[in-house]
Amino acid sequence: MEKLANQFVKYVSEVAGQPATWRPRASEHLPLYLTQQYTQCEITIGRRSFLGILLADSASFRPATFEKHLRQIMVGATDVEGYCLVAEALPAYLRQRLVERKIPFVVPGQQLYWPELGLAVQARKKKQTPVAVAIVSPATQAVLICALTGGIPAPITPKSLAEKLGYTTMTMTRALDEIEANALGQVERNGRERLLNFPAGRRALWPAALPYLRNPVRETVRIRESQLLLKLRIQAGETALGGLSMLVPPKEPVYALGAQAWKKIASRVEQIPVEDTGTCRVQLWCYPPELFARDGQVDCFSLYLSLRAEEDARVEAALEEMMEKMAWS
DNA sequence: ACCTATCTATCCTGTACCTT
DNA sequence: AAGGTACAGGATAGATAGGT
Repeated sequence: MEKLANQFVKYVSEVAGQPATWRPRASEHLPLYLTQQYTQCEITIGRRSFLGILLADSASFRPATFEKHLRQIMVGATDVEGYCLVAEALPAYLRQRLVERKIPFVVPGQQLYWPELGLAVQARKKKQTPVAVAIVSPATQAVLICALTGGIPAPITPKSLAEKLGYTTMTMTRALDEIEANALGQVERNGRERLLNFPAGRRALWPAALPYLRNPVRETVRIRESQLLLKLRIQAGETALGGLSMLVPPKEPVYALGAQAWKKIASRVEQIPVEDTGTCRVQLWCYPPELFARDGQVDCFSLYLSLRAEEDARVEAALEEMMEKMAWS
């Protein structure tokens, strides 16, 4: 708190061109849930005094909730002419919402928005520090699956990745950020170019990436098989596993479809509630399965991810059998 | 020309509030 | 209480613009 106070005084004095001060302030008249979330202080800028509201935890912060709390806090603050929210850090979308709601706030060193003072500044350039994520985005997962299936034998730029996988370079830039932040690959700079490669090889990538990968299946729908064009029938789920192991495939075939392909046909096909003769199940994937499909079947890494939560012992055994036999061929 | 910070569009989900 | 609806917030990725 001391540190934030010092940063605040320094930053606001600089930006406002007037001396700013900061003093702690008691807040015992407030209910516990408010004192836990916010710390109050007295701020003076030049001759004007304000109530400073320090945010304890920016992760759970919601502008709309804050406005509700604010009304309660301001009841006991008749001696100041206004208030200002102070936070150590706030994500861009929250700062944007605060501006929309005209809530004055200061993130020392980064941004100050304070209409009452006639001030609004934002740091020109922010050093971007890629943050490690728990689960990588679908686009990043597509890049990793591409690498696992041998599609990235040499260092590659975001641009050529975008061409290869059908995403924008922007999305591939973010994918490289995530891969770098989670140490799943090597990202090197060669002049202006940013190059991604996997020096440890794809066999080492699989166990490293596994904790960060998601089930590619977003949703499963049932339609008449005849309504799915032959070229869209990429076998997935237990149907694909049946073809790659000793598992007996289900009677009702399972296919995988990307979001775009589904969008094209969704309005024309009828969804069937229960299994019937001539029906099939279609998994709607969060990345296009056709990018990595071979011989009309989804890639075995995505297949593994789509079935790893399966409790059935036969499926589990078949998955292991498939990974041993197929993955690196 | 290429990379990336920021803005924007779109879709999805959870929640509060309303109706039945 | 159950179900419906509207809205805010969150996730994802495309578009734009500015920097090197």
